Amino acid sequence: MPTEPLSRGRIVAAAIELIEREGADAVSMRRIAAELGVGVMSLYNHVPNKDALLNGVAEAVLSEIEFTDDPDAHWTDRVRMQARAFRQIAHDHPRSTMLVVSRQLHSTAGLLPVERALATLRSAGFDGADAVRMLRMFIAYIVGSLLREVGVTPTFAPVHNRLVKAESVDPALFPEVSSLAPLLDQCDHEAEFEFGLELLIQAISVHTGRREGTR
Amino acid sequence: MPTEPLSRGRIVAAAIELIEREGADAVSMRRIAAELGVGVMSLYNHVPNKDALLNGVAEAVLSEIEFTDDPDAHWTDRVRMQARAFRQIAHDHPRSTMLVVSRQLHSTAGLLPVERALATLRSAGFDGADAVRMLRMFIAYIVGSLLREVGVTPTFAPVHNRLVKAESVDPALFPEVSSLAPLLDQCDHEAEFEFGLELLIQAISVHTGRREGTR
DNA sequence: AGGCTTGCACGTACGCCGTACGTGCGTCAA
DNA sequence: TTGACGCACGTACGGCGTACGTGCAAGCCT
Repeated sequence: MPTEPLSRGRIVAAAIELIEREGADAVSMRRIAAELGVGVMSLYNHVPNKDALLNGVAEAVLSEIEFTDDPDAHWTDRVRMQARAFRQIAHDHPRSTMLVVSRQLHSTAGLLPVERALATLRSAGFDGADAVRMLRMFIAYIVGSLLREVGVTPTFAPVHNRLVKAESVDPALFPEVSSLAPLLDQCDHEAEFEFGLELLIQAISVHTGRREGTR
Repeated sequence: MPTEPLSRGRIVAAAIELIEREGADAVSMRRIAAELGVGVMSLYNHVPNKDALLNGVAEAVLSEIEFTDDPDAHWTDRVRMQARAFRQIAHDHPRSTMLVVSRQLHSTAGLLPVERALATLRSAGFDGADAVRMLRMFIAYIVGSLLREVGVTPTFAPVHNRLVKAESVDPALFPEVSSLAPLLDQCDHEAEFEFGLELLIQAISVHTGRREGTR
């Protein structure tokens, strides 16, 4: 059986598959090689080092997201769509999300979402400085939301049990946390995401509205 | 010279000092032991394992932040103050920030900021569900902002070569990124943080205003 | 055809890592 | 005095990233 030749693409794919199956901590060069049925050092013929490999993973995940941008739609809808497209990462590759978010890429895959967002904001009437500001604000919110969703951040609600168990919190010290424990323990990630997204979009709509109307 | 006896506190302090001096990647049990002039295994008399030690680091950093809360101030000011207090982490312990943010603690240090924030939001007139929603939104924004501020990569480069170098971006592929490169390359973190913070506060002020006035 | 370069898979080895386990010493209670 | 205990420490094991060398097959030049 002439196994398909090793390649950067196959290595990256194996890494992604491994991360999603066993978590980011399980990733090692030896593990990936074993997964592919090759020797460890063979990987280095296609990837300079582990760091570059992880960049490749981030890039691959990022380039999978589908931006269906309708240039004729209202700019607020375009922003909504782009934000949701980005959030898809948390669904499609939850355990790789941290990697994607914590590596800034200056490659095409990394720049494309930025380019689209800036274009949309400029089309909404923001000047360059404002567009950059808005973009940074959205990125901060989205990144923070994704990290909560995939469980990196103080999330108050992994799907099950126990971040804040009502009985484990002293009501005298933390009355609010204690009484709101049922609410803190559950989280509809999509609803939470949409809530903040709407809030931000409405807030910045007012800014353009002051100057030139909603469109 | 009777060196001060080893203790969990001294170990955690050494870890923090090491992280800030050489970055989170430099942290290893051997390195910390060397820093303290003790054998590696001595650490395990005071800390069960590395993970718990890192939790201790996060906890220590978190408990250093100063919440100067004035219960008589307008709730919007109290929210502002709490958000800024949290951002201080990025100033005081930039290279530990990722650690603090990526470990959820159910200890006092971790719950205190949550308790305060919830109390403030409730005092603003939000019901429990809304308070939790607002809190999650603020946390997402703040976490995202801090991660941008500290550079999200292990190596904390000063202020240079941040996102994009103008000459390395193809203007045909990325017209907006290219033309806005000067703006993307620099970032006044405090101003950016305040901008989004104001936007969020104003946005949620409207929500309470609809029901019961600004106060 | 014969020789040479090149590309790639692979094994070995080094210096790190976290930590399980055992040992020895100082102190303090009985 | 003796026993237990707390704590510093050494050794050792399995796993990590990767530098380096080796060998083999395919393609290129005369």
